[in-house]
Amino acid sequence: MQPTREKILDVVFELIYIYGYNGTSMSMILKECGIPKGSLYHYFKSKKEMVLAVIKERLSPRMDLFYDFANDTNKNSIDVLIDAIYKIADKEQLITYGCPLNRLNQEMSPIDKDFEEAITLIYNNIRDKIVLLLKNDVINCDTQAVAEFTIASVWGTLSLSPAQSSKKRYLSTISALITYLQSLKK
Amino acid sequence: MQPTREKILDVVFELIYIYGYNGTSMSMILKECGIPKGSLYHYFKSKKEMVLAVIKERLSPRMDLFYDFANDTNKNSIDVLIDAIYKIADKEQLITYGCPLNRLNQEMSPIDKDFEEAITLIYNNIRDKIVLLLKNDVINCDTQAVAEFTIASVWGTLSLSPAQSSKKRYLSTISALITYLQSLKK
DNA sequence: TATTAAATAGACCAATCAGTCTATTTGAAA
DNA sequence: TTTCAAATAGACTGATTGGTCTATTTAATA
Repeated sequence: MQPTREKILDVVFELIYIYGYNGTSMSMILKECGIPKGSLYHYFKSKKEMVLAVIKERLSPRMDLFYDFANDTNKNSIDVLIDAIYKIADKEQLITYGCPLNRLNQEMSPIDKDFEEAITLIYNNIRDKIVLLLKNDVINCDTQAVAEFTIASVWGTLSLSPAQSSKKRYLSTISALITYLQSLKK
Repeated sequence: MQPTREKILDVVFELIYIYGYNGTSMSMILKECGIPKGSLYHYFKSKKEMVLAVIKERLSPRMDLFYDFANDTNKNSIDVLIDAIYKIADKEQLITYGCPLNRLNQEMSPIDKDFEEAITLIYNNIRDKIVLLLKNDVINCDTQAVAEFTIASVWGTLSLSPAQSSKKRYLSTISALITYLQSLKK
């Protein structure tokens, strides 16, 4: 059986992904975990500390998954980036609910410095990875701005009305980004 | 003095813009308005109905403001669109907190059909305006996808870590979009 | 001036919130 | 087998939640 603390982190990640921080109550978490209150507060001193742990131990690794570029030196790095953007289309949860980091960022960063710091750390990490990836294979341009724009447009696309969201729609919207990125090839 | 109902709509718009739906309590609203509970519930039967009214009567007109393109027939419509994107840079609140429609969308659409509908309506409106604008002056391409991508990348850019957000950063990130849009000119 | 509905006022409600506290159980080390 | 900290268990707390209810005031109309 999964250790209690790990179970809590998994459940909290999923719940705040869908319902947000303020939309997720401790009682929802306890019910979903099937544990008593004493257990939860044995591992985490408060709701905030718990969610900050979720950011570091669940959200951060999951974001790495999407932006951990295979260092295939044979392939043009622009194509590597484009592959990563295409791969997102197959993650149903991302298509339906958007980027979990972006969602939490919009809800919490404007009202809590600790959340902002933790989230910005992950964001900077992703951006720097893209900058590093692009470095060699790109025409002379502001690679940091390009990386930033790439992230912004992917997350922005994922955030558009869930009602109409689908893999097909993601791909057609994001094709403009692909065209743009292709134009940056050396 | 401003009529009570209008005052409530103004206050609620500002509060949920910053704190979100679940982060804004009725008591916060009453305190900020300086009115008793009886007055508020005289005009709105519930929190949800009140915020749906805010979407229709405050959020919707405000979004129109940003995407109401001057129909200057002398100007290339791509340039009209680019002007609108540049104009956003001067709205401090947008730079700091991001797009209010996008924020509310991410918080509420996945968990409430009524919010999703109301928000999607506004979104479709903006998209259609851009499609209509582009129609004539653009090379042969999927204008709906281009419109969608434009909105997604602007809102995505506005949502990036408030800690580092500034007019300068917005402009450097969005410059990639401008380059792309320029390339669509006939 | 009398009537009446709209608007204001705020006490009150049950439910839920995050969090505390004490008691018990578990399991590994001595 | 004894010891003892880690973990589980859940009753309980004060504050706050969204919402109801009755009473009073206001202002327009008859």
